Amino acid sequence: MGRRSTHTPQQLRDLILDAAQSIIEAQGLAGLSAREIARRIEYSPGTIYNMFQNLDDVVLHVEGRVLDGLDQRLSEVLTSAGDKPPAQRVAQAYLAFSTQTPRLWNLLFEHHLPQSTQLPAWYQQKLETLTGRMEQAIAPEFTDGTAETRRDSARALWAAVHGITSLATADKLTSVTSQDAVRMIDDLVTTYLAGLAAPKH
Amino acid sequence: MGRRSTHTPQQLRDLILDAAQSIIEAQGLAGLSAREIARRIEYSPGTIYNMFQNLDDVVLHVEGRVLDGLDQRLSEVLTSAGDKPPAQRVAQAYLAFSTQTPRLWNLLFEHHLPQSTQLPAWYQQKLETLTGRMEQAIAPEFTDGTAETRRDSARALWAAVHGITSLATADKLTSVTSQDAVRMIDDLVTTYLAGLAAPKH
DNA sequence: ACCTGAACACCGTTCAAGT
DNA sequence: ACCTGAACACCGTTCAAGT
Repeated sequence: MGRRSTHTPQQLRDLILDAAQSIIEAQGLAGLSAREIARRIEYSPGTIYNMFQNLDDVVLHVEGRVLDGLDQRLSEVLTSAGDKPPAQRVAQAYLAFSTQTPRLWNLLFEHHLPQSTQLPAWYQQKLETLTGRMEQAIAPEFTDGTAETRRDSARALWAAVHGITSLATADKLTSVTSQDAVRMIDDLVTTYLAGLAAPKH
Repeated sequence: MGRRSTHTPQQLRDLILDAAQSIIEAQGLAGLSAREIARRIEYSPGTIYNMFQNLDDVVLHVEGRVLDGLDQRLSEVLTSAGDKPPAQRVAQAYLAFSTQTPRLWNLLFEHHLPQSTQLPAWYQQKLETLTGRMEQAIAPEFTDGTAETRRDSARALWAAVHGITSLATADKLTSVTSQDAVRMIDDLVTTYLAGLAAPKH
């Protein structure tokens, strides 16, 4: 057929990512295929390979959107007012994000690149921005210890919050409901902070 | 061709599961296919569908083996002597299992059944056995509160341990090494226990 | 009774050929 | 320059036909 000129390259990339994201939201990663994306945007499968390296590359870019969205939500929660401590607010926002878009959040952990292929630098950058935000929200709550000690504690705490979120979202542990998870995170953060403040630790 | 009689049905099932497990250990879930299993055991693809409902059913049975193996490891660690408290021992054993067989451990969380299909009862039973063991190992360390409160605390703590394990195993957060994870879990468990023991919480 | 393998409806990915 | 679509090498799954 030849050129269509109905879409700029950037529009076409966005069209592909929109379609991929919507398939994943509806059916999970297992439901995604390059041919299904092509059908939805009404281009041939080959076109996807003009815009992206391969299907993994498309998925990685959807993940990039998810990381950006999560980072934005966390930053909103941190700048807005609230009675609760920042560690609680950021932890609950992390859980809420995963509850609201479980398949997108899950994508970050269920998608694996083929062995020996590296994550692109832009992806690692987004990851660092996100984990840095979690740690910077939590670390100031700890008054004792060196900056490094406080960073370590912040990492441990947010990894722990991630664990509760992970089990709540995994369809294999339905015994943990999202309401349970809210309470569990509240307890965990409170108890952990109390433990740090306690003498002799 | 017709019958071979070289294997009993049970042997054939085990052969299929052995092959599936070894493919997953080497290449992850993405590397698994029914046809590759068939090639390895030198039967036709159709034979797999005589023994199992479909490929998801095969994977579920491999997961069953993983759950059994993990449960056994945890029970060994709990009955053997040790200076450290049971909560520490069981938490570190959980991490060690995931570090030693990352792809098998990961399988439990990356494999999803098609929407609206239920987990079989035998699988749910194994899950309950495992989570029950974690909770029963941890709960006795808490002296205060009702049995229910202690169960809740145990769940929160093991979910938190799971989170550190998850981030250490995920190839996307290489910043957390398994040595980091050992320390993080040690800190988390100690601090959480201190927090529970602290007044006013 | 047990196992096969052809058949069907899908994939990811490439690339010569069209406009 | 941009996009196609046929082609290749794979899949999961079924089931009539063979021994």
